Amino acid sequence: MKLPGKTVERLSEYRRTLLECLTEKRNFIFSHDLAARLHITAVQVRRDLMLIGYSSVLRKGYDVRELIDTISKIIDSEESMNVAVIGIGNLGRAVAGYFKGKRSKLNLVASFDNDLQKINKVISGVKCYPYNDIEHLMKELDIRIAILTVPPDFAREITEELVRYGIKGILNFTTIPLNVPSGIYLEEYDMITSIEKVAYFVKENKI
Amino acid sequence: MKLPGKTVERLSEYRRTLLECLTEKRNFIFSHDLAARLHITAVQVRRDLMLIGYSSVLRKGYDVRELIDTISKIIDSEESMNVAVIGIGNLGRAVAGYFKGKRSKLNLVASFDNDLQKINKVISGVKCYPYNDIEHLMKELDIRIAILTVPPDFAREITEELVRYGIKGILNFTTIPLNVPSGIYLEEYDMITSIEKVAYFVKENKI
DNA sequence: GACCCAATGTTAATAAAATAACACCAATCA
DNA sequence: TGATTGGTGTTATTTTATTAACATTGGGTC
Repeated sequence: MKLPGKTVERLSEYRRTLLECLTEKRNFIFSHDLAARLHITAVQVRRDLMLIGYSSVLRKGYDVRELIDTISKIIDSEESMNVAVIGIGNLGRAVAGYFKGKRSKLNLVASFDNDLQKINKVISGVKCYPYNDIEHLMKELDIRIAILTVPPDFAREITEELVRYGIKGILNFTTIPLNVPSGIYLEEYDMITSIEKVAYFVKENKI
Repeated sequence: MKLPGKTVERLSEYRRTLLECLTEKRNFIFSHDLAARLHITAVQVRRDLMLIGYSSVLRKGYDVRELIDTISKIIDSEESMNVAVIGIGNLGRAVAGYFKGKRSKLNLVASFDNDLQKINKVISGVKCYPYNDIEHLMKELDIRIAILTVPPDFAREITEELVRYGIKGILNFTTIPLNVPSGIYLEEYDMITSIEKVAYFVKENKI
């Protein structure tokens, strides 16, 4: 089953919203309630759920627990997947923080940096290793996904290294656009672009 | 002129790439060169430039300096626009760092937090104020754009406050989806979603 | 049990984004 | 000078994403 990227993104959001519902003791939820919490339309929710083949039996809305399980079966891998943060500066620490205390199929197993102050310390819940260790730790720790939060000047060379040692997916938060061989999934996000986009539309609203 | 969101995003990227060209003393660039640096197609570049009404006179490619100016006229506002970072934890500091040393039409003029250790200190190049000061500083410093990097539990109430005191645009980095009145531009980015998306497509590539 | 009703699942229509197709133009060179 | 080439600007097509339309279903009500 090949889902559209946007649907996958929303599934991630659905699941987290549904988990909130559970803590609120809500065991059933209507499509329009779920939609309202995410500020999207009910049609979109139902369409996404159609794509993953989920349908509610009851007319009391969706069974929250069941839907969480269904979504998890789709977007999680069976065995858990290991992740590393490359560059444990402010941004790296922020990202690492998201993993703390969460039990999920994604495990943050290492961070890398070349700052001697950081190496061999546990930072934001994860041990920091020098860049030189990438080669053997990639295999040893079975790292599949790298989150790139290094200074721009390092981005290219460290990516080459990650690729060489068999990384499967990269989430690039640096401002440097990367190029990876096909077969490796690359997702890029550029904060400066987002900020400038907001500024543009603020300006346009004015006029 | 109302440009598509995606085009605006790329214009921001074009400009930064072009600025790099200048430092490399490249004064002219072909659409396919610019495209290659960003890993998109030349057609897309030309189409975007068509939308902003730019055309090269020469057949030596685009005049880098001229194109930078043209893009700037489109995406920058005439007077500079003031920005505040709300919540100066790891993520807030990372975002603040992007503004340091850059001269642009966007000025980071304040950060806000309620940690006594941070208040009245200069952090990542910007002074930190308590949340209580939002009311009067919004006007005093003419803050138009807020970058939201607070812990999730604060997101809703602080947003209400920002809206009440006249914010024009919000870039929301928290995991809480926000709802703002029309007329205020809202851009949301959820890191967890991105990470889970990468994991999904890595898994799918495998199968 | 007959009739609503509210919510669902799905198909159809629309909008947005990316890609392809192509005519044009200035420099180049036989 | 007149074909050729390489790059451009624009229109047309395709693909992707969102929204609308609507028939269907089971549960509640009288």
